[in-house]
Amino acid sequence: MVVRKPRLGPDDWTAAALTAIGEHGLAGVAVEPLAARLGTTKGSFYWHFANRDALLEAALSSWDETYTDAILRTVDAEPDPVARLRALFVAVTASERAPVEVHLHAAADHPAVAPAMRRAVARRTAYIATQLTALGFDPAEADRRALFAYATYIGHIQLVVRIPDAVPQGAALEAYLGTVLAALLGQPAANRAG
Amino acid sequence: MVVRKPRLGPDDWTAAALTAIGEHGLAGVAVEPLAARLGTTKGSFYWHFANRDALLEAALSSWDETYTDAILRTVDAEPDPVARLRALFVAVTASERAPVEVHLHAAADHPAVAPAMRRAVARRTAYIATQLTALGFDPAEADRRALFAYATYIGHIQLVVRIPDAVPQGAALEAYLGTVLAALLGQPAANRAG
DNA sequence: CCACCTCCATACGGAACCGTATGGAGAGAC
DNA sequence: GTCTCTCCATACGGTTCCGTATGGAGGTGG
Repeated sequence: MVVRKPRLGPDDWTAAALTAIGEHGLAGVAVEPLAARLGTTKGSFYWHFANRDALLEAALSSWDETYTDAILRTVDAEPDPVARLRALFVAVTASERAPVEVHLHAAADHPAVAPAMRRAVARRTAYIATQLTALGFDPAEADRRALFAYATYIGHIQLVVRIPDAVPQGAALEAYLGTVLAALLGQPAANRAG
Repeated sequence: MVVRKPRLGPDDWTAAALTAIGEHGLAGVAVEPLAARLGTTKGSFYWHFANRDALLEAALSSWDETYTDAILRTVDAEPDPVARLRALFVAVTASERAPVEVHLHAAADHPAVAPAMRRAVARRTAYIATQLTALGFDPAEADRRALFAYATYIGHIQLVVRIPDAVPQGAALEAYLGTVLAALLGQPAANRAG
């Protein structure tokens, strides 16, 4: 049994860093533990990166592309605004994106993370607002509801990651998302007696 | 000028710990920095507490009372369900509670914090659901909308703390909360052309 | 006034990291 | 084969924190 020792490039470290963020948050981006997991030593890391912050920057840049650009490109292929919003909801809730998103938001006080978060919020809410405007909401109301939707999204993934027991699953989750989407679109409530 | 050296009790450490959580999260609850801030040394701390975790437990217990019990007691004095929900919204958004809430949620993977978070979510969503049921929603829909409201709350304070630029202020914030509350109550949207 | 009890200061050892220095090991150029 | 450049291993010093040990200051009861 030969122990392979493939040489590593910066991308290997960046990917490992993103994985670590999903598992242990920013604190997981620690050089020595990452080296151990990659089966190498700090010597390798400090060859490819100046320091820990440089690795963080690289990981955040990769996050930008994967977690915002790619999703919005995919969703935008849907035919109409409601379909796009629904696809967006499904894409961002029913996935393993949540841990990375949650941990990064939780680290937005870090000077390297804050700008990435601001970029993401701006781009995402702008996209939602565009869809709502296309649906007939006036611009100010569209902005409000876009922020509303985004806050709900943030809270949702937060609960999914931190307190999974609080979030329904399966059919109940479907019903829940139905209620949420209808409310965001300004449709009146159905299941109400009084 | 006499430098007073008042002797400290456990409560002083607990209060300092909660303050530190609001400022730097769980990582802020570190014995030596807290000692420095209190103008004393670790010797004092390890007299009053067995270890760092014991301090955390004490701080969380204090949090339970201040950040859930007290608020719900106050709000429940309002005359009707809508007034109670509105008062709840105002109470939890327009305050300096946010940092502690956000940082604690961000630390819900810690074994001592997780139960406290579960307790808080359960109690708070149950209270909201009770109000919604009183307004005529059937129980399942009330639960869905209670979770919806709570997710929105979590996301909101998260944004307020992490990315304040994304949240409107003043009159715009009022309008925003109006939209949110109306949507949660299942009222149809007004500012819509199509 | 002295013995005791509560509280705190100081010093120490240990763990987990970051970052630096330095000496190679391996592979391609020629 | 040997030179060189890329990449990695090892060892070291520095920082920040946890937890322990121990002695002593200062008020309090007898």
